Amino acid sequence: MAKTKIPKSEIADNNNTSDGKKGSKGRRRIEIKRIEEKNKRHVTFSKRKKGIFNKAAELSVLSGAEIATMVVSGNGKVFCFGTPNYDTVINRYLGHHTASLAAAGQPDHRALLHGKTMRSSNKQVENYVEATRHLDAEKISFKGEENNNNYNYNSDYEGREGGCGYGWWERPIPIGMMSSLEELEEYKAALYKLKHNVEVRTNQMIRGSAPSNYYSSLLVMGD
Amino acid sequence: MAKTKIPKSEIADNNNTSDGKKGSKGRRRIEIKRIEEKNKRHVTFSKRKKGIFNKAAELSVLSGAEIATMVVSGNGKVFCFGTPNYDTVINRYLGHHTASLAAAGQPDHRALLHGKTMRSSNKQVENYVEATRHLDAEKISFKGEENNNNYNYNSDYEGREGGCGYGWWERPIPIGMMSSLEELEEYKAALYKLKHNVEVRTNQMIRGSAPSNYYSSLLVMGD
DNA sequence: AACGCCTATGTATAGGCGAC
DNA sequence: GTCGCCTATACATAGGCGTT
Repeated sequence: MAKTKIPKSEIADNNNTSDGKKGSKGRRRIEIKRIEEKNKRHVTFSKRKKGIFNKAAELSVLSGAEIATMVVSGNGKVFCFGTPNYDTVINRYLGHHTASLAAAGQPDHRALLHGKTMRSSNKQVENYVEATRHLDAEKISFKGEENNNNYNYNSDYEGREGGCGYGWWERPIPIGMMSSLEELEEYKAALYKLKHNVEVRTNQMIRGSAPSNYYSSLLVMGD
Repeated sequence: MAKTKIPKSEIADNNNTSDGKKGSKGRRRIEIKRIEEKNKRHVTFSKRKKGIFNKAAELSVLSGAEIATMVVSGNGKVFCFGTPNYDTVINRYLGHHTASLAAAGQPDHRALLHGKTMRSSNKQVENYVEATRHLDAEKISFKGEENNNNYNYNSDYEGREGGCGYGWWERPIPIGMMSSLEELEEYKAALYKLKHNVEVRTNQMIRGSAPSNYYSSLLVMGD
């Protein structure tokens, strides 16, 4: 009775329960199968990807765990997210392999991991919109920044909405890896989230306070 | 009004609202900051990790995307999950790097990726407890299998609870990578989830039907 | 300590719409 | 066609408890 699956929409009937309600308002149950409608599939992809990244960020902060997530869209776009950064976690994985497998074959791609890892820059956390969750009643939006299609993970970035500046404190994936702006936006959103979480952690509960400059000591690069 | 954060518990007050209610029943809001209580932290870690893996599996099925997730607990345990399998996705990541970075340094760990990838076996989906979500009102449990501490991803496995047999159709991570049973259980749970999703996809809506043998054509190994 | 299970409830998100 | 935003609701999970 608790997990009451099969909520109120039995998945099949759309909105002809003849109850005259709004019909298709509010979340509806969906089957976990490939969404054939391309448009809907993309929307779902974006939404859920963001959700997963957020979850990952939360898990990291809550349990102090490291996490790396990579998503390759059906279109081939690559999205990565990780804490303290993607490469660090991946390397740990490889390290384990080293211990157990020692060596295999395929000389290709060998040190690419490291090459990339070394490339990450250890940016510090700067001032940030203190919201996203606790104060999102204010509907903070990152719209402003996302229109800038000349991202560079190495340079700080000043937001122009919400009255706060933003800045990257790490640079997980080289720009070359990103296929389009979409992924940058998503990735960025996830980082914002994580950044926020880090701040909250560092500054217990400053809800409602004006956003000031916080420096993260949690997310030190594996570099 | 929609995203109404700050639900009803303002995060700080535990359960002394003096309303004489149950007090600490039901989900409570938590701050996204490191959970200091070790026990609670671990519980949260497990729950959320499972949640993320499930989300990842769903995203994969819904959008046809590939996803790889790796979590390293504070204790150093490594948990991996991915579709069609962890390595395949990781390799794609490396492939991109190859294109942009070409080569770097560090001759170590080089082909471990590939060595592992090639090792994956393309197991087919076997009969499976048709539940986990649609029918979990029945409280299907995988307890039986998880007690077997002699896992081998290359061999099929017969469940002894729920009256259905289980089998791995892929072998993402060598046993050596797993630090303990816990992660195997988690990993397994996630695969079950994914497996289920695949089945649902293959067989539109067989909710309530008796679990039969389904073969997944969706998750072909990148091998 | 780790896992399953429960309940109440916070949160993610499907469907729909409008703007870019 | 992409993205943001909205609402209603499905789903995930915090806190508790009992087992193993």
